[in-house]
Amino acid sequence: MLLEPRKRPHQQRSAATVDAILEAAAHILERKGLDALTTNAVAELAGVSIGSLYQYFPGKAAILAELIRRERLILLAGIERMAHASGDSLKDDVCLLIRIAVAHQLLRPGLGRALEYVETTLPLGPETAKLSNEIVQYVAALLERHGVSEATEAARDLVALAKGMIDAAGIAGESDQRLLVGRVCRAALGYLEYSMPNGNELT
Amino acid sequence: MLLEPRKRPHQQRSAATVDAILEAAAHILERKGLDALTTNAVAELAGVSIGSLYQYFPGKAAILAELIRRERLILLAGIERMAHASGDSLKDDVCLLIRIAVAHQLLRPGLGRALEYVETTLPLGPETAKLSNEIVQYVAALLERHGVSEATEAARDLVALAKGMIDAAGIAGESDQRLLVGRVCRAALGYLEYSMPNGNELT
DNA sequence: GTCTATAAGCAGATAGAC
DNA sequence: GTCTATCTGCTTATAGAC
Repeated sequence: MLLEPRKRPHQQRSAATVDAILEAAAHILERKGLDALTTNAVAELAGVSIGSLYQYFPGKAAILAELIRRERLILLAGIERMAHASGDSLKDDVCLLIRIAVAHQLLRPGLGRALEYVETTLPLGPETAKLSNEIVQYVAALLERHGVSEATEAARDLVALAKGMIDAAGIAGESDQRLLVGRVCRAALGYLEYSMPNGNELT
Repeated sequence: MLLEPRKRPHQQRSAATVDAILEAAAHILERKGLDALTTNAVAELAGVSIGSLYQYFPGKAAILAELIRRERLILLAGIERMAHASGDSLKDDVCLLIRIAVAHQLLRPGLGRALEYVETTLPLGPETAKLSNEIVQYVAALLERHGVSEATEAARDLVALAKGMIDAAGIAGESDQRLLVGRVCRAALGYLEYSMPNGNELT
């Protein structure tokens, strides 16, 4: 199975074509799900011929892999932009992260869920796996900075529970981000506080 | 799209055939994912001809729908069996629920995840939707009995966060149920406690 | 009731013209 | 670089024999 794009789009026109293909794939995934994601459908919606599509991607799997890569990069970029705003309150930092994650995932909830499932069945390249891990690592580093013990495990758990709650909200069609962020923060902070020795309050 | 089984298996032999088909489908979903789930593959693994398969199910979607229905019923049965053991400590009750959910989902983690995704793209019958809701309702009733406010919302959140954490554990290949249960309980109880007025400890 | 054989259609992928 | 045309193989689904 080929997962890499055939050519990295260094030229302007090519980049536009690749973008159109990926956007079309995302659009289909979002509204009709994995079943409907065929190379023909993608090419047609993208306004390019099937032949051109295969110029850039060796197959359907490669399109999905690149989509995953890009989504991860977007989220990671958001998180890293946050790094500068990182304060000295664990509570604020965690909630800021959650706000970013919620905003990201709720933009296109169906897309996120489909990609998450695909990710578990696709043998992803090491680069993409590293990308996903980087998010957890980032959270772990933040937790550690605030003196949370077992930071890596806690980071994995926080990411997982947030993902679960945000996905559920997406499925239910919740639109109020503020309420959702509040509830996810409650779960995350509750998790963190619950493990702490009594009297050791969050700052 | 036809979602209902063609005939409800009232006879013994028929029931065995239906079971074989569903078990084969589950097996394929678990190890190879949605893509590999074709009617031919299912029929072959089940040891019945493709013709027979279509005697019982009008299509692939119907097999998936029935699989979802059965999985839900199993989990619900586990939960209801628990009802009798329900004590007067919210903490114990919640953790018992989590123990049941973890045991259920970790039996066949890949199956659960695949079905969860399918569930969001398949136009399920009202009966199955009701089944999923019943689980949340059950948790909500339990929370309410213990005086938790906004019980329905809390139940939805707890189910969602548990699902997220358990799924992640399944993907990561975690095998120690006890550790996982502990962490999910921590998140759930943390969520519940975090909302309570200070000094109002869990019992 | 179950099987074999097969029809019909579609998906993935490529070759070759422009 | 992009398109059209096309091929191969697979999937769904049915018809009809036993």
